Amino acid sequence: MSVTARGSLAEALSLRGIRLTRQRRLLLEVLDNAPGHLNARELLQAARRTDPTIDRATVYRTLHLLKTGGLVDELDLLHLEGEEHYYERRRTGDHVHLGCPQCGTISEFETDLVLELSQEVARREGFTATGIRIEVRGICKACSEAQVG
Amino acid sequence: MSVTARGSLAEALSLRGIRLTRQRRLLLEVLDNAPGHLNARELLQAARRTDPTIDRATVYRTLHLLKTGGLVDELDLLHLEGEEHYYERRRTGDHVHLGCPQCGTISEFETDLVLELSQEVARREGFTATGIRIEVRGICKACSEAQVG
DNA sequence: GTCGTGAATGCAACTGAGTCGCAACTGATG
DNA sequence: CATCAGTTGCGACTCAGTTGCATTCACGAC
Ligand SMILES: [Mn+2]
Ligand SMILES: [Mn+2]
Ligand SMILES: [Zn+2]
Ligand SMILES: [Zn+2]
Repeated sequence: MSVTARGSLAEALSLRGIRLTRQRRLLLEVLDNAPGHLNARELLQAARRTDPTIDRATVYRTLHLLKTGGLVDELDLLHLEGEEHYYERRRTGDHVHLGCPQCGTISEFETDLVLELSQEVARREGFTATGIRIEVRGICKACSEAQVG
Repeated sequence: MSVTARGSLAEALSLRGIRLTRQRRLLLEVLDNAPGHLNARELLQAARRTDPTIDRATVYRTLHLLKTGGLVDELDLLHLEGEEHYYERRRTGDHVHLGCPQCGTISEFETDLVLELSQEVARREGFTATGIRIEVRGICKACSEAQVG
């Protein structure tokens, strides 16, 4: 489980003089092994199952660090429910999030259009993208079939 | 100033049995005439210059209404600063927001790729998009030119 | 190993965005 | 006008996220 990720993490952080603490390792491990997208509260709860002393403030401080360092992406999944943000490990391939307000499901979608967009932004605007967030709201397949069916 | 918008607003709302109150008209007018993107606090402040009695709760309730009704889009502009959300009147052409953390500037970018994306999502996933939010973080032209100089 | 030091953590108090229940008010309809 | 459901202002509340500070700890130097 995520040994490589842990390796790259140590690299990525220690190079910048950022310490790899027990808590940071734990939080990234939780994010790696999480089935879906976690918000800060859920991340804290999950981490506390391993280390009951870890604090809310540490979670927020670590998330900030990981966001800035490009290791984690922050999403709001269109705030389909609540105002919290959600977090996921940054992967190699960018992806789009599809949210269906009707059933509350979030699904993921990969497409070359994400890359195309960052290229077009660079070409036409001179803007060098470092991160892209695409979130689509709409009616998912299951919901639209259930409605007409 | 936004007479047509007001007309279409009355249509759009009264059809659904939603009353066009003094406060709602005012809030939409402020959004229409705002130079950039406003968060809820700024929207309240601006509205109070015309109607000092308007309340925070009304702003939030109205924003919720307008979001649900598709008249206003909620953005978080990658939370470059703060956790608030920002609001803008929905226009005909979808557009992308480009945010530069270095100088804090938000710019807008129009491209057919937005439409292409919603089509691809429909074709490959059976997902009917009702709204798309694309936010790109990166280094703007001015900042990258200033850096290399 | 152990030591020293600056960085990170836990804690508790705080901030402020957003929500809610309720009494007073008002826009639409006839 | 008169009616009345929908809407507003208000004040109290919730709770995500932040901050200051004393304590602890990661990690490089020895
Ligand atoms: Mn995802
Ligand atoms: Mn957000
Ligand atoms: Zn659905
Ligand atoms: Zn810039």
